[in-house]
Amino acid sequence: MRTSEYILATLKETPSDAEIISHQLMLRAGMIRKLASGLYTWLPNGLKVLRKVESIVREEMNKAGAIEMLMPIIQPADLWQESGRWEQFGPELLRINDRHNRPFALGPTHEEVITEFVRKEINSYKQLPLNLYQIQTKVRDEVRPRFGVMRAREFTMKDAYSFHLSEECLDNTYKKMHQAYCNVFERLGLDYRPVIADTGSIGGSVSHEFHVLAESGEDAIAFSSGSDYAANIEKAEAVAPSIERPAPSKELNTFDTPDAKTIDDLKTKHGVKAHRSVKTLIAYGAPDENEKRGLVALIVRGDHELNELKAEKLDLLDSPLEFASEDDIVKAIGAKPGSLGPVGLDIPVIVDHSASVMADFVAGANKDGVHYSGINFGRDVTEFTTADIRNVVEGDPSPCGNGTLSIKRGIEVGHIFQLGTKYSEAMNAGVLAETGKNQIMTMGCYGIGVSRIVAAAIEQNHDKFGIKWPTALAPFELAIVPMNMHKSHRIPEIAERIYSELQAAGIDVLFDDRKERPGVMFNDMELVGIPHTLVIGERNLDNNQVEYKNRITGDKELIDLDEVVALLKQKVK
RNA sequence: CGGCGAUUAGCGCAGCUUGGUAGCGCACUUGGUUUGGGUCCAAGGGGUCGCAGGUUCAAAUCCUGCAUCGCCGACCA
Repeated sequence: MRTSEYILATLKETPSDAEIISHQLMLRAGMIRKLASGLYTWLPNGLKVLRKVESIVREEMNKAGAIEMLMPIIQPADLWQESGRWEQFGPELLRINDRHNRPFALGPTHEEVITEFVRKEINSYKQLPLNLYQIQTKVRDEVRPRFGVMRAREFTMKDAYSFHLSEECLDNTYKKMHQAYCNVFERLGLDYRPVIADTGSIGGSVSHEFHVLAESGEDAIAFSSGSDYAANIEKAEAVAPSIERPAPSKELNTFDTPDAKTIDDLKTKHGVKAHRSVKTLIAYGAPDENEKRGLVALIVRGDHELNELKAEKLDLLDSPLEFASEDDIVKAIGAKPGSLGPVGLDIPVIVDHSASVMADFVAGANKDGVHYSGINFGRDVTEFTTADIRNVVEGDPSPCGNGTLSIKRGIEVGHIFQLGTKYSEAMNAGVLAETGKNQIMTMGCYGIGVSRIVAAAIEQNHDKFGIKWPTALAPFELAIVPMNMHKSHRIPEIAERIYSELQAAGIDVLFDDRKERPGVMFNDMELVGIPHTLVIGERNLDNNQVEYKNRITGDKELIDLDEVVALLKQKVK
């Protein structure tokens, strides 16, 4: 490709609405342009990279025994009603009506459509197991699109669905797909980790996420120092302390705290250490038979954070978790948030394991502007249950039993689930088993965020000049940069010759034939992130040489003209 | 969904306080100059100042509403 016939579309300045580095560089390197919030046009530079990710994913899926197909983006609402997700999915499901006013959804994922297809098409256990996938545009009306294509409203996803007769068979395919995912991220040259994950709105039992490690990641992941254990923080178990609760040594006393509404206020204004106090959070309980919701108190140590996911899974609490309004709190307890505590509450109290072993601690007195000190469980608070309801923190013991946890940030680029029969049951997808009886199929599903990988790869591979593509992803393999070609006879001649020879050798070359100054060309090629560059200039041609530069290592070397093609074929490989 | 902020040329921004015929840099066009790391000079093209209403002799500027975009929060105890 010649730049004069291409649309390089590089920008000198960073558009002001781009926050993270990958978003900035994707705009500057001419990969994407924003159409509206969370909606992006892919320009040639971006699309070439996207296609490379796709083809690696496709190859590994095929190798793992999955079969490619393609399903519609527009899906009839009745399928979603059948699975129960028309209501459950919420406003993220973008809904439209057709001209006959019939309701449809724009597919955020395809469990319903694939299950509908398989239940009609597959009749016998002899046709199982089956693993089907597609690479396709997904639509999710995100609450808050951000970070460019990282969290977009329209994005490219590879989604696979497997169908089985037994759990063992599902587990077998699940393991194969787990390995295929590892292969994909290895080949992409990314620093990634598989982690234990929650199943979220997709449902199912066993689940792993694949995270690319990066500071800008939206998820926190807990790693064990003593084993392979890694889990999304929302799923990482906080191990209950093995120590006994110390006996009370202080009397229960009140003190005035009109100025203290937060744990931080208690610390700075009253000298109470965070880990010597508790937070009391009030949420709505599960609805009773009359659909009425009471309140439930959740107690965690002052320096800990509530894990909403763990909390909402408790039977006492409503799901999804919803914090009580200030009005409801005042009505039921008689004090405002900021002065709440576990003493004398007549609503159910759930205490986190770590908080439950505290003695002589501080909390609100359920009277505005007053706190208690010297609170002790058993003596001052008698009715309560304990549970794991907090986020793990750095240094907690690992649930695997070995080592301690450390916490890093990650970008979720893949997620695999053992769904079981959630969809096949709801949609009555069965086959005739060997027994001659109908049997509901067991399902797995497997997603990779193809467009998100592009951004995640940039987060991990850049410097102050621009993107440093791993060879597997670069939009071009090699750039030819001639110095002041228009001033010379032999430079265009040699550049053209090398260009066509490299193309004939199967190398994807960008030939910068613009009438630009050298600095402009160098900067553009580095910004776009082309891994190999050939600089052709009068200076070295006098010795029948051209200069080779490597974007990743920064190495430069002079190459004899008659060795150029052979040497570059080697380097690009 | 809540809070904050922004919206002026393709991009980055100034002008708004104190109302008076819209500017800078980059990019673009033309000519010249320069040429191994974003040359320099000159001339030019490009804007219903997000939209709607109001105040005023006069609105980018003041007021009201709306829209779009972004950030933060959704852990508040």
